[in-house]
Order: sequence, then structure tokens, then C-alpha cells
Amino acid sequence: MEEPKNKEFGDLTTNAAMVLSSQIKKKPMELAEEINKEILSKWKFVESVAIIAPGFINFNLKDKFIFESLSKVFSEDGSYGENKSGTGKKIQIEYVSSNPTGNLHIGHGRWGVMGDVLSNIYEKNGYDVQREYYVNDYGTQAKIFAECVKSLYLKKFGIKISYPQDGYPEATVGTVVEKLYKDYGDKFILNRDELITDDAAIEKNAIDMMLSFIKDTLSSIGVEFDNWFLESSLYENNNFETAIKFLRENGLVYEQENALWFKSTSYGDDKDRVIIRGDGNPTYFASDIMYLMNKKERGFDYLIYILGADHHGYISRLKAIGKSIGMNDDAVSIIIGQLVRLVEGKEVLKMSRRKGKGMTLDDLVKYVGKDAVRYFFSMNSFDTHMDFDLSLAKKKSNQNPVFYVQYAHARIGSIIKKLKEIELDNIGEKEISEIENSSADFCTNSIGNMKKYEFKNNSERNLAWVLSLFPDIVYDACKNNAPYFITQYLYRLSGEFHYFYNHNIIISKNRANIIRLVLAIAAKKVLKNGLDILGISAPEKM
RNA sequence: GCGCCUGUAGCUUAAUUGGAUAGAGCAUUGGACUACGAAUCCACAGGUUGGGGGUUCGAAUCCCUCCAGGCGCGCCA
Repeated sequence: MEEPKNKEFGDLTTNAAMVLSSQIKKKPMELAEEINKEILSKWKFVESVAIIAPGFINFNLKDKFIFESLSKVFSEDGSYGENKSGTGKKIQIEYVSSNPTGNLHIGHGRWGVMGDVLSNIYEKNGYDVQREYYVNDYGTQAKIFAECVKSLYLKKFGIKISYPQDGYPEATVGTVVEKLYKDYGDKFILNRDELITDDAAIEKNAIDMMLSFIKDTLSSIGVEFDNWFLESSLYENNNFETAIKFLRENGLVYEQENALWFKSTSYGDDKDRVIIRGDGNPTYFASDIMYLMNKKERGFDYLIYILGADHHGYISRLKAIGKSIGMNDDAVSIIIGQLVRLVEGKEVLKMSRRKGKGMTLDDLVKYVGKDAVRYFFSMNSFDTHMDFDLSLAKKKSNQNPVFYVQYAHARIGSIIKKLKEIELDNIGEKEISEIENSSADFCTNSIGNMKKYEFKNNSERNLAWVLSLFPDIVYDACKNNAPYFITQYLYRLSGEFHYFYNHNIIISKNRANIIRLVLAIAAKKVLKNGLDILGISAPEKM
């Protein structure tokens, strides 16, 4: 059962008769008649049914039913839209996980927002959600970063050593060095004459510093994690040895040309992967295995990885690890988000993180603000290769959809404000305070009093109808891992409200139309709940 | 070469996973404020869903093929 594309076909439609006809071996039209007689005609809230060739069943719901469904908006208030489908299930969502060797770029902003919103959605569906950031603080890249930092750090004291050839951009490293210099002075130089430095401390502090920059950036767009998981922690104690022993005992590895290989092809990967190199060092993939084993031990029912398209080669190997250690296939899902392309008008801007060029996430946030960043990054499916048009973002206000939604919310805020300014015959101070304090009494009583209510026009009815859909949207967004369902819904709701507002007078002279006022207040609540999921502010005035 | 993702109006995109006349926004054009906020609303226009085949009652969606773009295919991380 679903909403028809075309509103003329009714409130709801189903193609069940056509889908089932081949299985039951009856003609779709006959089956549709039977479904109508046996089921629909017995439902109290159905107003009318129409059966249309080749077998669609369309029906309308009673106004009273739609209107009364709004009472849930008030009784549930901030939790309207939630459901309990995921109660008792633990899920972990890992996203961003950018190496702590440079600033976040715009793509990371997309994963950050998408991951955060998706986490919110799972929470609204009753799941116990953990948001995790995996920090690659172990291995070659961290070492190279540390060497870069060391080089610039020593330069501060007039000591010259060479800068690593494939090093990170000096501009990025420089910001870390400035902070280290300021906070620690010459603490990392143990003996200047013999040039003895505390390299371990430099590495650790440099990574920590970079990580704190990353945290600040993410915080600025409201992306917070429950857990920052250090790759290096995988190698503490005897974890590594224990893991390798486990793999050997279970026949998941073999030796060849002095290296240790993981039999990932046996589990669907397209090639086997090296875990321990010829020189005895573990590869990045060894960490992946231990990390997934660690996640499994922590007892999650579901794991979601959100990865950029440049990591899509990971799908089969991560799935392979999961299978090899006995996890269900559907317990590990990997969402691949397509990359963000920066566009300035018609010009495509080339991004190069390694060269330190291009716009960082920080720059973007400063440019367009948190709400716009979150809105833009949550309005598309993971699959769209989105273009972020800077010249559009620069314009900042006029054609920005986030304002459209926020404006709807603010407009209703000003209606409520208006109630106080005018003296009304049918609404007193008691009612106003109930409305203002978000007490449901006024609205639920009003709904209760309207036993036989029929909508005066389609704009009233459509608004109520869309409001009643919100819980389904929250559910579907979860089932489809689709944050943009929420964004799209809010845009639709806002449009419905603006239309409603322009075609109906809520307050005239000294009377308020109670039904319409209730509708507007309900819309405000649902807008607020939806914007909360997106992490976008819901202003009272703009 | 192999693999993953994508191609829809001038631009950015949607289509409830195979349903009905492919919906929106921006831009363009015309209209609506001495009534609750005009950051809004209304109207008009814009399409051979990259091309071509196929599957069936029915295809933007599934299959094949070609074209175009993004990304990936290390004892790098």
C-alpha cells in the first residue's frame, strides 16, 4: 500500500491484486473486487474505493480519520514520528574516519552529516546507536606526518633537517606545529647538541592535535561521535598475536613468499590479501580484520560503514572478513557515498587534499553556515554524485531551500505571537499559554470537539494528510538508509503549509479559526521534529 | 583491460524499489501584499529518462550492447 503518484487517484493505492494475480491464478480485476469486498469494505476509516484497470485499488480515507490522527502529534509531541521497530537492537555506524594527517575536505562533511542524520534516524526507530570514528594513528602515514611535523618544529629552533619528499602540505602541518610550539615550547628536544628528540611524543601529540582540529570542525556542523576508536589500540597487549593465532587456527591464512596471506577469495573477495608483509610489518588490512573482530566482540547486531566512493573496493573485502569470522551477511552493511564535486558556476574545481589545495570543510562552513551545510548534504541520496556549487552557496539566502523550510516554521511562530497581540473572542489567556507551553490540552481538546469535522478545502486536508505521514517517513528512511527522505519530506510539508497559509485565513478580526490554528501548530511541531533529525535549527523568527 | 557508481527539463535533482499523465526547486515569462511575515503564493513554458535492442498487461527502474563521466583495482594507508 502506498501513496499514489497522482493525488487524483485517492489517498492510498495498492497494486496487490496485480502482484498476487500470477501466484493465485486469478484475473487482477476479479482479485481486486475480492480484496475490496473482503477487506476494504470492512475498514471503518475508508470513505470510498475505486477499482481501476488493470487492477489498481484506490481509496480515500474519511476526513474525520485524518483529522483525528493529528491528536498523536500533540500527545506524542517531541517523540511524534518515532517507532519501536529497532528496540533492543544495537547498531554501530562508523563514518568520516579521515586520517588525522590533514584537514577535512568537503566530502568528509557529506559523510559526517549523512552519518549523523542516519544515526538520528536509527535512534528514532528505537535502535541503540553508537557513532564511531576510526582513527588511523598507526602505521606509515602517521609516521610520515610525524616526520613532517618534526621537520617544521625543529625549524622553529633554527635546526634544519630535510622535509619528507612525499610529505604532507606544509601549510597544514604548519598549523599543527604552531600549536605544538605554543603549547609545549622546546619540550620535545631532549638534547639540542646531539639532536636527540622525543619522536614518539612528537608523533602522539601531532596526531592528537590534528585530531582535535578535526573534532572542532565536525562540532561546528553538529557532528559528534560517541567513540573515537584508535587503530593503535588494536596493537596493544597481545591483540595482534592473538588475532593471527585465531586466523591460523581456523585455516583462514597461508604463507607465501615470506608473507602471510588472508584467504579472502574463499569468502567472495576477488583476490587474497596480505596481512603481514615480508618485512614482518602488518598491513592496513590486518587492522581491518582486527577492527571488525573487535566490533563483533562489542556485541552489535548491525554494523554500518559509510565510505566514500574512493573506498568502494572495500566492500568485498570487508564482507569477506565478516563472513570468515562468522557474521551474518546482512549484519554488516557498507554504504558507499559518491564523491562531492566542487563547482564554481560552470567551472569544476580540482581538489587535491595531498597538495593542500581546494576548499576545506572549515572554509565551507564559514561560507554558508551550519544549517545550509547540513541541509545540502542531507538532501540527496548516497548514490548521487553531487555538485556543490560555490557561487550558489555564496548567494547565501535567496534561493536556498533551507530557508524555505525554516521560514515555514518561523511563520507559524509569528502566528502564535500574533495571538497574544490581538484580543480574541474565542481564545483566552489560558489557551494561549497552553499553546505556548507546548501543552497539548488546547489542541487535543479542539480535535476532540470536532466530532464531525469535514475539511473546508483541499489545502486543509492535504496539510493534515502530510502531517499524518511523518511516522511512515521516519520508518522508511531507516529501512532504506535514506536520510534524504526526511529532507524531502520537510520540503514537501513546508510547501503544503505555505500553500495552506496563503489560501486560508487563520486569524481574522477578533476570531481565530480553531481548526486551522490546530493544523498550523501541528505543522510547527512536525517541522521541528524533522529539523531535529537533520540537526538544523528551527527558528521562531528569521 | 576488469570491477563499482552514475547519466532524467538550460542547471541541481525526485520518482515510495516494476505501476497510472516522469514530479519539484533554481533560472526564464506573466500575475498576487491598506488581512495572520511576499525568504511566500498562483499561472505559463520547458522531457524520445545518453543511444539502440530485449523481457511483460506495464520499464527511468530488470537483462544485453554501445556511448559519456566519476572512482577503484599494491607485500600504500
